[in-house]
Amino acid sequence: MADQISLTFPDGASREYPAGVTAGEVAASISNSLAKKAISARVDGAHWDLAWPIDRDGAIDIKTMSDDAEALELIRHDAAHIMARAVQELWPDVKVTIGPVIENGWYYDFDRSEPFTPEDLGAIEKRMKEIIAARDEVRTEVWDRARAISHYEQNGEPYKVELIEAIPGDQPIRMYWHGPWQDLCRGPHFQHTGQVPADAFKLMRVSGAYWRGDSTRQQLQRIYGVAFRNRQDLKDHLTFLEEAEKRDHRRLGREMHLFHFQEEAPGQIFWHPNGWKIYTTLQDYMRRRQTEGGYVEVNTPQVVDRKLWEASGHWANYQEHMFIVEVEEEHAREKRINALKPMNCPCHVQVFNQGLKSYRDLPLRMAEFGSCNRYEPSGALHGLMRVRGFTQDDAHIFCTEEQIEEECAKFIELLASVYRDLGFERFDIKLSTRPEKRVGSEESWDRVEAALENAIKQTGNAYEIDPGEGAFYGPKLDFKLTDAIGREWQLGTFQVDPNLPERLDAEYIGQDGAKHRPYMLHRAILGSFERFIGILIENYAGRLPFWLMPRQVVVATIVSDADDYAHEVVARLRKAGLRAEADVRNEKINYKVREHSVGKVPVILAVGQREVAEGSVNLRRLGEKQTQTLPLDVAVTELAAESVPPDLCR
RNA sequence: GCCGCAGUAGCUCAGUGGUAGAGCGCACCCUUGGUAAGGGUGAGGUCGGGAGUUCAAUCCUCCCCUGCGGCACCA
Repeated sequence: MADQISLTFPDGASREYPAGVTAGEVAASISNSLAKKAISARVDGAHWDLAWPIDRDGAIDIKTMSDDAEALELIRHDAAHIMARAVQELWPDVKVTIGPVIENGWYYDFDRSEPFTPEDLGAIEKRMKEIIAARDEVRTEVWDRARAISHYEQNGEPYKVELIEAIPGDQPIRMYWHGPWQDLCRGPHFQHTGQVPADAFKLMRVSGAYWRGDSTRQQLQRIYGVAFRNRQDLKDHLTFLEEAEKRDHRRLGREMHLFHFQEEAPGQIFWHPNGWKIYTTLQDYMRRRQTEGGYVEVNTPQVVDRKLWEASGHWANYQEHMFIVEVEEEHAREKRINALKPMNCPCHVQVFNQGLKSYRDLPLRMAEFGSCNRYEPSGALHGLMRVRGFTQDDAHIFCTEEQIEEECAKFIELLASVYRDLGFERFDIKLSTRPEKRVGSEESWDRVEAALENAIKQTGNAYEIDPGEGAFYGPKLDFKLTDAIGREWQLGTFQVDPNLPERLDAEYIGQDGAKHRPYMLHRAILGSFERFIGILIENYAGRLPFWLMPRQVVVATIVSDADDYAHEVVARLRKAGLRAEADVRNEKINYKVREHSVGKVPVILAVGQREVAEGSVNLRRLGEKQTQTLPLDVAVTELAAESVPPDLCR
């Protein structure tokens, strides 16, 4: 090792230092003020503790509290350690495990026989604030592996022993102290506990979590916290959470009378008239788009004999997720075991298999709004987002290997256009390639993966590759979209499958007169109508695009003398294809406006004596204070034009 | 499925070992009011289900169901 090293600063200047100089010493060599402000450094891009020595030439960039990424990383990471220390000081028998930084905060997993209560969280928070106020020094040492293991064995911390054993041999075992409290940690950290803002963190919740994410292992207790640089950022975050809660589709679904759930059918939706209107409008739209895209629509059975599921492989691999249906023995005239279909693909192959298919029939794009039932684990159920009964906008394209690329490109174009129509401009594509356990030749994987990749390039979309994440039989694309508040949802999918046609013996007669196996492309754009509607509701906070709104117009009377006219207006609107209702209740216009505004009705037409007399309506749009009086004919024409679905006004 | 928490009127929630209350909503009456809550009266509950403790359970205990927050799952 050289005695002197050369460090380059962000401005391009470089200076010589003795090898082993710490990042903190480098900061001090520049200026007193930088030494005071410094919290960490980037050394050749790696986040570097001020206390760590540098023994090679490289680029160094000293970081301060005004550097977002580094400051938040340290705040959250140190908060995690301070919390773990607080917990062990309050309950010395608790065993510590891991505590990483996550989005907006951190968590730390503990092994403790008693559950943490909300009061415990308060006590922990209080203790954390004391630790922060104490401004205890943070220091670090690199330990010998054997010493670290024996240390934790003696201290009764088996999880730490396991962690150390999992650290690759070429990596140092680093210990950190926050005051008297010690933890295994790769760092970096602050210089003292007082650098964590005491008024900008909050313990959020406690929940269960498995050690190492493995459901066969010990269940631990996880405490989640959020932390920011200052009190205002924390407040903003908490406000954001409240806002997100206001657009929770379960809440809006109730408020807008869209659907409900009840005990007798967990994970299954009771759609109300308003919600079902959204559903059918969306379905009509998808049907038009797919017909336009050259799909044919089919419909296949819900209840299917286990023989088909055995043939498809679902009975062996998916049975725990299937609803098994048997007829009571005393009524049954035949001995059969059926299952509700969890997927449509095997049924679609049955349709394909009827009659001899020619290569001229390919590609055959077979769509179904297929109702599926899956016995999802109880803990997975979540409003419309995760249900046990749902309908996919499913389709299977039967084609030759040569046709995959074009079909894939066409699919991406269709999907992008649908997402745009529904108000989502941005989506990301992930290409999952061959996994370790797979079937099929390397050559065919090469060709099919290339086909998907070329198809994406053709469409000009960006994508990323997720190596090894494909299905055992073929690669796939996943499409994720980002909603109005930045959350990501995985919706669309495109999977290449030579396996199921093989299992279910699908074939076509090729140009050569011989039988061939088609490929089957599984694809969906929305995923399921249920989930997609949930996402739409949250994305728009209930204010869906006009053409999707279940109640588009309410005609509200100001005086009861206008009741007849209101009904006439509603009739005119309905005739023009609009979804309109009259509100002739004995209430003041203020009351009606408020109620329908809260109910997110996009347009309120107020009618009173004046409107009756002149055959007009007074139009008010949701969220606007201004109203506008215009002739009934004009209003009807205008609103009718607005309610045309996007694909029909191109 | 696992850990924790919860379940009282349609909704949001208060409450007590002696079979229940508010606000909103709903019904009826008065009011005919011009753009985000006019007034009055009234109806409405096996306090999630089952067992146990008790003279007595909505309240305490146990089991189950459902929901919520995570975890695991989403071939």
